[in-house]
Amino acid sequence: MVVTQQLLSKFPLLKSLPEADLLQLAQLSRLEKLSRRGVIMQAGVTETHLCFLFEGRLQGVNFTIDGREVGLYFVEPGDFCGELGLFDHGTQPEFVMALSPSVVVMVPMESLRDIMQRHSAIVAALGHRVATRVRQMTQQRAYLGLPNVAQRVCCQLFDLVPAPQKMTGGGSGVISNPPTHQEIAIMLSVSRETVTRVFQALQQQGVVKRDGSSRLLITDLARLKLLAEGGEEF
Amino acid sequence: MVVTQQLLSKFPLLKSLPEADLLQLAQLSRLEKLSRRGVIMQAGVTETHLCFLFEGRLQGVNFTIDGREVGLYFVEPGDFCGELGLFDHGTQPEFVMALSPSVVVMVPMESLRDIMQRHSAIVAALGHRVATRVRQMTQQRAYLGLPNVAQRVCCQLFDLVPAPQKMTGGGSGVISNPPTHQEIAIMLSVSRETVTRVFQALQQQGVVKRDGSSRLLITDLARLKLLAEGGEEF
DNA sequence: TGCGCCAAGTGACTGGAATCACACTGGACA
DNA sequence: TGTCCAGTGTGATTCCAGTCACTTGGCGCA
Repeated sequence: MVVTQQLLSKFPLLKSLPEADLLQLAQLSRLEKLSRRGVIMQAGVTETHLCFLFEGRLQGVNFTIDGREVGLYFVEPGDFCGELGLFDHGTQPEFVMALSPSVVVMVPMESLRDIMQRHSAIVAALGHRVATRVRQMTQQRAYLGLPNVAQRVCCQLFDLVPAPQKMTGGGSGVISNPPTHQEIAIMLSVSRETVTRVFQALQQQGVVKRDGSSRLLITDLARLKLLAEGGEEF
Repeated sequence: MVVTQQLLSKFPLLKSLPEADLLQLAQLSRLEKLSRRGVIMQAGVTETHLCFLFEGRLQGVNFTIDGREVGLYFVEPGDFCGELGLFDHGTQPEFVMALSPSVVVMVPMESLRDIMQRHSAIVAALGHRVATRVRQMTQQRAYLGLPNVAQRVCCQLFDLVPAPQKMTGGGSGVISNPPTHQEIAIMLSVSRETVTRVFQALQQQGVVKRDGSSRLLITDLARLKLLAEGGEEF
């Protein structure tokens, strides 16, 4: 599959690059299609390419020693993953797999390192990116410290509400293409059944409402926040 | 308190810098003494200094919404913390506090950013550092996914054994200045009592042995590893 | 030497989440 | 339109780790 420089320039990280660089990168990159559950990054491996998501949705996952799946983060179109090796040639700490059929662009790290030397803006953007990731992981770690699992689920749910809707509010919000109960469960290390039960309770209380399978309405954002903060129990 | 360039050059991150830069940094830096439990970095705040640990020991900690302490990582002498803001002027995600009376050198980020522009080696070292941190957090996250808390404690314990001793082995190892049960407990989100009980079991089975309060002997590394991997139960 | 403090050790009790084993539902697809 | 399958919903049971309420131990310091 041929990758064009126009395609690459769609990605925020790369759009500031001069055409010549983009062209060269494009020639060295390849397009890949992933089916559901397809693995694009292997944990413990020195990956050679950065993975830009064009279409679909990815999730960073890991496995415990006893084989349980651990959910780490989602990757949305326009974003990328597998960047850690860029900094130190080290190994990829987690797997990245497709939650739905996806299209990704694989760009060789070697060329990107070369570009990093000449464009400090790229280095800065990557630094920003990894710093953000550390903040997210720290936040997520705090959720795992909550002994009340219902509260954990509410925290995660509140996290998933698009930031602008949390601000301006109006008291409600929408999560489009919400994760499945199972996907939420592994992010919080709780059982899938527990997530289902919490959602049932939230629906009964009129806090959330399902709208088909591709939209989840948060009908009472304030209440959800209260529950997430532990200011109220079911 | 006066900071000398000799002092700064003791830190691996800075030792490659030319004298002139070191001197300038030294003049802008300040020494600080921390008593036990003293806080040197605040979560949610845009910190203005990088914190180099000269003496003592620090721990990155966070708090859940319901006020529980969450342990994230340790900082040993020669190492530093609070580097995230260097990348993006963002906020510090976690608190850093002294586990024992400590001496730290606070170096202004503004000057370090200036130096980063001129010395790409520093940028590379910082990148390496934060990449390592993400790997550690990912690992730690996997431990939290283990439903068997005894196994969790064994994983953490095995982690604390100095790397060289794990390799060459001889089957035994030493952890000097081991964390208290409480400190281990908050890293794994288990109760302090549970950690104590696991340690009791490990001692009875001759896997570990206390040597005063400043040394913990691992008398059967292979067994500990087995327990950590879940290949054997108590 | 004794006091005070913090870490560690220990038993009893209990609540709550995992697990298991199902039934149900809705969308994709032949 | 029927089939299939992933996702969801739900009850019964079990058991494990948290919590509470102590005691014990060890170290520093007046």
